[in-house]
Amino acid sequence: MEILPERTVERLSHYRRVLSKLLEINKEYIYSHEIAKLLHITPVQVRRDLMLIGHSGTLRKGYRIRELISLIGTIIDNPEKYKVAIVGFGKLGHALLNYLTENESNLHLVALFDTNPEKIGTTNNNVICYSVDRIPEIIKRYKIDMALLTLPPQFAQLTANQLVESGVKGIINYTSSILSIEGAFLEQYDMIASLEKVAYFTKPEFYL
Amino acid sequence: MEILPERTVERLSHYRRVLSKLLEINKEYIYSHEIAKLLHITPVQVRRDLMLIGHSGTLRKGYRIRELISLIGTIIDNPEKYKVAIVGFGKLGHALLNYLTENESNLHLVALFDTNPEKIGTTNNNVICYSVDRIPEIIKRYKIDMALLTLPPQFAQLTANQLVESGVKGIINYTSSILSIEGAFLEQYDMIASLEKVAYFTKPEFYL
DNA sequence: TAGATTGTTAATCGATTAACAATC
DNA sequence: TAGATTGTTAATCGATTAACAATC
Repeated sequence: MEILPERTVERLSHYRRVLSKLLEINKEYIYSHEIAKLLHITPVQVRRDLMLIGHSGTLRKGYRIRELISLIGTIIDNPEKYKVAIVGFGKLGHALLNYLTENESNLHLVALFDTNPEKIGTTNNNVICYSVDRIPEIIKRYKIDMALLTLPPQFAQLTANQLVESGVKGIINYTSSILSIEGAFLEQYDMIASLEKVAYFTKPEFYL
Repeated sequence: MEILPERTVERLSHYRRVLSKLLEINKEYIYSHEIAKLLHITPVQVRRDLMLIGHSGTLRKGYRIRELISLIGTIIDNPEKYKVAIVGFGKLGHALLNYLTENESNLHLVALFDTNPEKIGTTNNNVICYSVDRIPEIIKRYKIDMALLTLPPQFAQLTANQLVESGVKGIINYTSSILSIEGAFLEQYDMIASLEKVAYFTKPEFYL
């Protein structure tokens, strides 16, 4: 299959989540405009996304929910679960831990890392917190695929380099430090920029 | 001034942050390619962004850092500080509180809201945590502009409605619930979708 | 049948990048 | 002067939306 647009992948994740809820209440088929309404997007966009992943609906009946969920799974999931580590077990790291353990997903949280001796060695939601010194060892031993960076920004680049050298293939950088990465997919999420952006568009002169 | 593209606004936030650091070490002028290198973007993009905000550099000398920082401020900041509330004082809410108090910015955190009686009435980094029952009252009293939603997803839509009715003009929704908002700027940040997206692009068949 | 719906191509929109003129 | 840099327009790219054919 061709590589999908980033936005389509994000929406597939959304589709799966809302469809799973509908399956629980025994809905079997759904129209593109129903999905669109749930996500506040257009029906065309839904149909186009489904076209891209090669899913066919039934005219006048819509899409079979169970089938669609399982197709999305074969496309965005790995045959094996992705193994994930959280580097920096502060408040944000803890929030991510909760997200990952509360939400059923194809991601398997395998390790936490921190520098604080009081945290190192503890078990949190069944996941052990290791010293950051052991990053290369643990990443290689458990073949960890993805890392979430929630550590102080000044250590972000160095740690990212270590992670990639040890075999990590995807990184989400939640620190305010801007990283340069070779050989892995990088997603930056900058909370401050996001806050300042919303503040800008909140200005009174932009009200419609 | 014309309304700026979203991406430009985000980058302006980045420019300001890195330039402020350079000012501290007494750098006076900077070239577009230097800024570009720091942010891993192209020099053209930098120049175009600066063109959009009407900033002029000096040929062969570059841009005056102090001037540029202050111009960015007049564009993305408000004359008065934006007043911000965090709704849902869990781990993520706490992480955001730390971000906002550690980073000097034009955002002024005014209130926290939660349902937990043990949290209500406490003061955290000088900010009081109120009961969510008091949202309309407190939002109006302090004229809060922006709200960050970090509460359980099932309450997100209802709370967002209350916030907008009480005068909030910008919302960042960190819950996995997809919201529909009228009369305010809305930014969704869906951690699960973000994780699943990175997982998808982490797949071995996409390595270059 | 008429109306509703899927599936797909073409047009549009927003953002980035290429090209290049101006000039110190 | 030649080379480096800014500033700006035009071209390109990626994503969304419009238009519409197919068909139940």
